[in-house]
Amino acid sequence: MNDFQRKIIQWYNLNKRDLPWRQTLDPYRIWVSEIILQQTRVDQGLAYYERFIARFHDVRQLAEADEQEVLSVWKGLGYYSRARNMHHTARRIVQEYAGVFPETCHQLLRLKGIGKYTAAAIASICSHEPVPVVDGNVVRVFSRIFGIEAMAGTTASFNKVWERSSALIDRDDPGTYNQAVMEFGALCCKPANPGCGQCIFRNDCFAFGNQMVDRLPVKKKEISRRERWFTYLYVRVGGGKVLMQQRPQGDIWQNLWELPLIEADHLLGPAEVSAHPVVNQGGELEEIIAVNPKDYRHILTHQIIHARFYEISGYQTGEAFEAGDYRVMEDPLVTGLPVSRLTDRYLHWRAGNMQGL
DNA sequence: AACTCGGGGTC
DNA sequence: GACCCAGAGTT
Repeated sequence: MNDFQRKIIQWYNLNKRDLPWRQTLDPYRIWVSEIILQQTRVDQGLAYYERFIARFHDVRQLAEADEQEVLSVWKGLGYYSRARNMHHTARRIVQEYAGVFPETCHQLLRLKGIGKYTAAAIASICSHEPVPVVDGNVVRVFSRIFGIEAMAGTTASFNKVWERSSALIDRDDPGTYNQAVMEFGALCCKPANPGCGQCIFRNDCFAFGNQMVDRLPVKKKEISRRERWFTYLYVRVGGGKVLMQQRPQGDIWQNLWELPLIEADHLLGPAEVSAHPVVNQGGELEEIIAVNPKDYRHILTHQIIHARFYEISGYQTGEAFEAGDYRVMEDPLVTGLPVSRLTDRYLHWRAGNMQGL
């Protein structure tokens, strides 16, 4: 056993957090946890993991559910393709693998939603395959300790970190080794204000020795964000129902539901909304009865969404909309329909402020 | 290799 | 406001 793995595993045994997916070696549960934790902090994913496992106990239950149910459990977590891919892969595992997860990293890699990181994580934890994981934590820890200066996120960086970790991995317990490096990155070797003072590698760390801790790993330039303007219409149809539509393919929030949307290069004023076809489609001009007082500013990785919500009074001929893209449905708050965080925020605000209307 | 896909915690 | 999180799929 080399010095690095001995020290990091000892540190891990003393400092690791008590997390539910560390109580099992069930590939299904490890898989669920790894997908949830993609680009997601442990604190944020924890409740979702508990809910997901409670609702879908095993891969067969997940395979038997419809996608809408899976998306509903995922609602608010973001990167919804993870949920769609999991559902797809669950069905494939049941049909092609008789419900038994593949064991090797190579086989796992062929499943939708499972990339290099997740394949290595599942294989090393569940099957003791000695393959290193390379995630944001591992890149940071290795870049600092060993002075890897390749820009984070590039294949050069990935390959150098992978080679280093591959040479140091504990071949008897690769799963614990991998989790130890990640946990160390999450708790000690943090992006900002790392705990170098009490770090077990402070005498060996390249970055610490060269005062480069704040410059490693080398970060890539900030991405630009596209601005978009969404004017949403809460159209009350009658009987407590409202018009809804499903998000299109190839855009954000694919397959989630939302209110009728007018996207333009600005947020629409009341006059523009009144003149809009959606508002007049019932045959006569309907009345705008409310607008949320403050426009929303919803920030995604590559987009800034400006949003405004109008509430429009009762059509009695909602059936007219069934022919188009719109559907007459119960308020999504009641039905648990999968909606974006933006829509969810508005609906909750409305429920708390519009009781009299 | 570059882009896109969410949402939120942290500094 | 910038950064970045137990990344993956598409182009």
